[in-house]
Amino acid sequence: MPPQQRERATKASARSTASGDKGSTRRQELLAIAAETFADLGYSRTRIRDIAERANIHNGSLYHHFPGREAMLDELLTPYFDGLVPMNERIINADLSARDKLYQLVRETVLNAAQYRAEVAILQKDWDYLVSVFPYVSRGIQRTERLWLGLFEEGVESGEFRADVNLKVVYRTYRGAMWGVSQWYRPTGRVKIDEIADVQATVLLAGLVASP
Amino acid sequence: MPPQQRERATKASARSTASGDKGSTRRQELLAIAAETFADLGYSRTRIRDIAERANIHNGSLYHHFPGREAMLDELLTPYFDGLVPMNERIINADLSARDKLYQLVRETVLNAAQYRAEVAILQKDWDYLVSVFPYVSRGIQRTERLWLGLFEEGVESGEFRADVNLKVVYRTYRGAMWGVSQWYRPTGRVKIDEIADVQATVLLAGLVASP
DNA sequence: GTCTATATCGCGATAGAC
DNA sequence: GTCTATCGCGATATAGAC
Repeated sequence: MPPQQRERATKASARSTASGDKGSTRRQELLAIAAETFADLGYSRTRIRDIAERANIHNGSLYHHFPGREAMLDELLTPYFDGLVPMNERIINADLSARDKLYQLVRETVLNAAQYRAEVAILQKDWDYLVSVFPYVSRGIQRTERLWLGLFEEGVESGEFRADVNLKVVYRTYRGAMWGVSQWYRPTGRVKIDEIADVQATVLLAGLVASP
Repeated sequence: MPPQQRERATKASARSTASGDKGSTRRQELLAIAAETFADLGYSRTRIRDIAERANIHNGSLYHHFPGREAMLDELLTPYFDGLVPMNERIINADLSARDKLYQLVRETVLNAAQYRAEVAILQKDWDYLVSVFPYVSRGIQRTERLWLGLFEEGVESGEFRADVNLKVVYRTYRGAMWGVSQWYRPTGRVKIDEIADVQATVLLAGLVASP
């Protein structure tokens, strides 16, 4: 197969949202279709015509709703990243042991990755591109990493977590496991997301708790 | 940015390897450059001209060595998948406890993912496409999954591993963690791959061993 | 708000000189 | 074995009728 056109400097003309209710249902519908298509094919392989086809609309009509393909991607990722850091902070600032906080954190992150399945899948498939185009992506990811590492250190100091492993490597290990869920979890499948969240919380927590 | 051309049915003309030493150093050099480019940008976003540019060569010249872009991808993935199942079988058939085998298996898989960093990164970024085009991809992945699940069951029966978790979910959790290494590990970085392999083996093993 | 039609241009691939 | 030049396709995006 062949690849893409060259970065055509995205004209981003402002014709769209002419009738642009930001909250119009049709708009949200199209955005959801775009999300699934991006997640399935990867952003770079998704043509504006693929989205149009799935939406039973002609390709030109999409430009009535959105300035272009990249704007759809942006509008899709923004809400996910808006909620990411607050979600992590809420749990980490709770009045719980480091152990209990980590359990909750893994659980909630997995549930979150399932709720935003398309977004997290895109994030992994098109990482370098997203980082280079949307500054809030690397910012959100880095702040999340620092929050987790802070919790790890808290647990090491309290003696709850083992002190003989490189914590950054542990975090990246966790992250790979949790993000990976977006690649293989299917909402219609037999395995429920709640079970996945529990298994991952159990398994990953066991890897870090100090042996007695 | 914009996406790709339509699947142009890859003419795959047989002009290449006209002078085609399969083992020519120049050829291997170009293939290595292609690998890094695919891994960085993702296959679909990599234009044949990107590879040519990094190789300080003009785009048409690449067709002297390879029939086309997809052939480079194929030639790149084949050796990885040729070695994958044998590597897993060698460890699983060893005369060790399930516990020790799992430790070795995680270690070797991580080292392997580092050695074939580009291939594993491409595998994750372009999963659906690869599966649809190269039959050996899903075959290799599925056989690997079955081998791991067999080892898990062996350990459960011997009482070494816990019996209260969905083993397939555990495997997918492990796989995400291990494959993820290819996305963030940098051979030139401070953290050595041997440390990563040990940490992952330790952490992931702890998640499955039965509590006393 | 969706359609038809088209402008514009980057892409993979090819041809042939050197 | 690498160069220059080019073909042909299909991608995003636009214009304007309905």
